[in-house]
Amino acid sequence: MKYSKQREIILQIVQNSMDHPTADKIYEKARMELPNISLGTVYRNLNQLAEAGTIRKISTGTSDRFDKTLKDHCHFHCTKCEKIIDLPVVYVAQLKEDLMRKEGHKIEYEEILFTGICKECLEERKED
Amino acid sequence: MKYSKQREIILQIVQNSMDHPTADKIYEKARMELPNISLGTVYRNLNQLAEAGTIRKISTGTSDRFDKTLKDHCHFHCTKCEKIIDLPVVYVAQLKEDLMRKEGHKIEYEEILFTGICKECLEERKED
DNA sequence: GTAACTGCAAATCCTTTGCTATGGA
DNA sequence: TCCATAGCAAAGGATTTGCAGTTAC
Repeated sequence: MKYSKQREIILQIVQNSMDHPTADKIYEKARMELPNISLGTVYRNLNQLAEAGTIRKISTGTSDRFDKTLKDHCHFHCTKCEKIIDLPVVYVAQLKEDLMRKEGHKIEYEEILFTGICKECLEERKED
Repeated sequence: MKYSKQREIILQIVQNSMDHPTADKIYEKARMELPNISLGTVYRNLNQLAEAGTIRKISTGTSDRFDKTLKDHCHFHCTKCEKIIDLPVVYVAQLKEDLMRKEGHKIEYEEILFTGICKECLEERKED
């Protein structure tokens, strides 16, 4: 892969994001550094980086999100505040183990997404 | 919800499918019974049925799939033969339990998708 | 020099929506 | 009758692609 300033910035944005941004959010941020960057370039680079395994695509059903971490594949999506929380990897280890040992499949990729109301929103709701 | 022949057939198709079809595949099948049915109607009904909890939408990242079972939320997607296998619910129970008890979130929906090579494809590969 | 890259815009794909007509309760 | 639903077609949104110019190596 040949170097490009655009790809470097896109990668930086994903790596510095805590909030699993959409392609569009990444585009917005990238334009602050490179005002002429195009949305097509953002998509092309996100796909390249995801294919290379440097970043990761998460499908929530409503939109695609991008994630820096390759190790945290367990997410919780709060439908109230719309945030996506990384969940401890340790919780998923046993599940994965069972699927490989007991079912005999080879797992190359896991996408675990729980949806509901996060702890913080639940606490706010109590105050209502 | 008012009865309609279209919805009945769409529901039947999803319930009789073992392969978690896309909206388009469901449309194709529905046209065999009702040649004039429109794709819009298929989408509308699939969304209604999913919202009502009768069927379920699964996002694989490449496309949305529909699923009849409300209890089996754990899927394995084989990238070789492209099939989606339901996985035993029991495996996910502990994971869910941990997330609710230890993290304090309220889980309303879970989407668990493992991707890789299924047992059958692994066995075929050995014979190559 | 050349292959990979960019920006731009058009194309594509999937899904939703607006409209008028129809059909179930 | 009346409201939900249908079919059709157009709109919508997200993503991809074609092209001509540019840049890294």
